[in-house]
Amino acid sequence: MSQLTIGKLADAGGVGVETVRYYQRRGLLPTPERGGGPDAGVRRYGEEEVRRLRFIRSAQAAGFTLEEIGELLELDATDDRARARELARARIAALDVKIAELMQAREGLARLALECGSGSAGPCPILTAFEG
Amino acid sequence: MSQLTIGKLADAGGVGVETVRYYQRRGLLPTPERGGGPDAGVRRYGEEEVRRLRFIRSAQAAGFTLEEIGELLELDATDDRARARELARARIAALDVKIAELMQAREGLARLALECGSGSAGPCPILTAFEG
DNA sequence: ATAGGCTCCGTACCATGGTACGGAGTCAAG
DNA sequence: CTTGACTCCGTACCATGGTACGGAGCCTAT
Repeated sequence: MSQLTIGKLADAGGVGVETVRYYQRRGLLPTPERGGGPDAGVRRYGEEEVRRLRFIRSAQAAGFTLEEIGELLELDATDDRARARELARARIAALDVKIAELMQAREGLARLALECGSGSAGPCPILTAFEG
Repeated sequence: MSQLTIGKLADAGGVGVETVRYYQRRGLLPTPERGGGPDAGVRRYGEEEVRRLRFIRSAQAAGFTLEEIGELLELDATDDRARARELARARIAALDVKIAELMQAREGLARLALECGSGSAGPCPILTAFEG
């Protein structure tokens, strides 16, 4: 199970090899020691790394920066619950704002699409799409 | 009314002067001619520019890139309703995806904040916060 | 008439999150 | 025993959306 090459790890996480290496440089993923056996020179990865990689992608989708994600991974290691909760709460608040903003933008666009309909009268209100 | 300097225009739009100049370079805002009178050398702006600037900010919040916003402003000038509707619809679809994603992320974080509560048992599930 | 504050302009720099390049080594199959 | 696919590594480059810098000129109030 613990026998993935960097390419397979990247595939498992849905990213490119270069991205994995970038995350390693940023300290978000470990760069395991190369074994001393016949395949010296090639690093191997396991489930743990796949989990971390997927976590990075999800946390990114949640709006965390790579730097914050680095902190979260640290917290996971040190089990600093208070700080973890703090970060989670802050991000939830930011998400709530962002979600509201996007929903409002959606309304503006829906109005635009509607009033710009081929059959409707008046000018296409592009510039005023987001007013109100 | 048509007597704003670039600094006032920037204030009205909630951005910095450099940002306005950047938008001008990108072709999103016009760079008016300087009058030939006593204040030759200083450009003046009016309501139209304020509206455009505010539109840019709103469209950005809706997830349009500056390049797309440039196209929208073009469309507003040429009154190309079909294309405008197309862009609006595409962005609405993207917004729906994004909103769903953010709401899912929010749930993961809420779970994290809850299960990481000081009083709860078990390990703080940071790495698995986004699973499911 | 002079100091502070704004404008104009080009060019350079920044952060974020990657992506590409080139040379070298290794490994497995044909 | 060579070909092709993959790895390793450093360094350079990219897109996006700005932000900063520095030397001008001009406007206004003191």
